[in-house]
Amino acid sequence: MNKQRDVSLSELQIALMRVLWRRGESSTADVATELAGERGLKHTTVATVLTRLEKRGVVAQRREGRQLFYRALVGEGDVRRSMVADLVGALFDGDARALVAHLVQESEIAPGDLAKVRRRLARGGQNGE
Amino acid sequence: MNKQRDVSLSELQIALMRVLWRRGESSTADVATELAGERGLKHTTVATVLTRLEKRGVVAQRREGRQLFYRALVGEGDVRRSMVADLVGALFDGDARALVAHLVQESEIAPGDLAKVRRRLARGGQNGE
DNA sequence: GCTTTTCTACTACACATGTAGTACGACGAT
DNA sequence: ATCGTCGTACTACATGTGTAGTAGAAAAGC
Repeated sequence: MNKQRDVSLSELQIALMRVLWRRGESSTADVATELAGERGLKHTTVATVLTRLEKRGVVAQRREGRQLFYRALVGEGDVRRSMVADLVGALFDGDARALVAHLVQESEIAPGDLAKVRRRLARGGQNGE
Repeated sequence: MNKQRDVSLSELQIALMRVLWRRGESSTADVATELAGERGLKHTTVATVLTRLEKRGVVAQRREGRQLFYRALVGEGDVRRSMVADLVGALFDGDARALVAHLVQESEIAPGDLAKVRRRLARGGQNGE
């Protein structure tokens, strides 16, 4: 496996990673362009964050001419696992069921969705709508 | 209601809050003592964190003699709501069902638990809005 | 070739957090 | 009264993060 312990990322970092997860290896400019729309980020900002992620070993960089291309070294699943576990540990006493109960109670999901999710997964359904 | 915006807390801050949620108003020493066991925190550290939480309006302090007593101003539910929403927003595209699917896939909960949770909630069922 | 645009590398800076140490005043013990 | 103790207020300092500006090299445009 390639589990590097605890991959907790900030919202912004996740946003950058999402671009990499979606488009695969991308240049700083690519990422910056994608995010320019939703967030008004200057592209030096994107470059900085990317550099830091590289330093942390979350992404790998490859140089091509004067440009840098980045590639995610951790999958979205890794981050989800890690962060969800942290949250459940800190706020739900490590009991994931309590989290589900919370979601239903807070109307984040309808009770019927639980059955739906279950059926979908039972059918070997992985992810990807 | 008393919904104050985003109440995102760090793991440590949550640990302190848990003490307040559990014991109600407590002195710095009380909180420090409770946490001394699990974490080796000096009690000035606890005092500092508590002060910062107060500054942020997450807890209220009351002075009694030279001692300070703290009381949580946000409930555990508020923090859960806020933080779960953040997580779902950042990592699951705002789709709570995806989070549930993740939990099941990662074996954080058994498929059968979904039904259990649902039944349990259906019974004592209360539902906001 | 000379100018303009692009990129990356550095530097900067404010704010949050984890983690204390220290100073000082109030308290309790003797 | 005195002295050690407790508790708070302040200060400190490293690290991570959000957000960029600037300098300097390289590539593209004319």
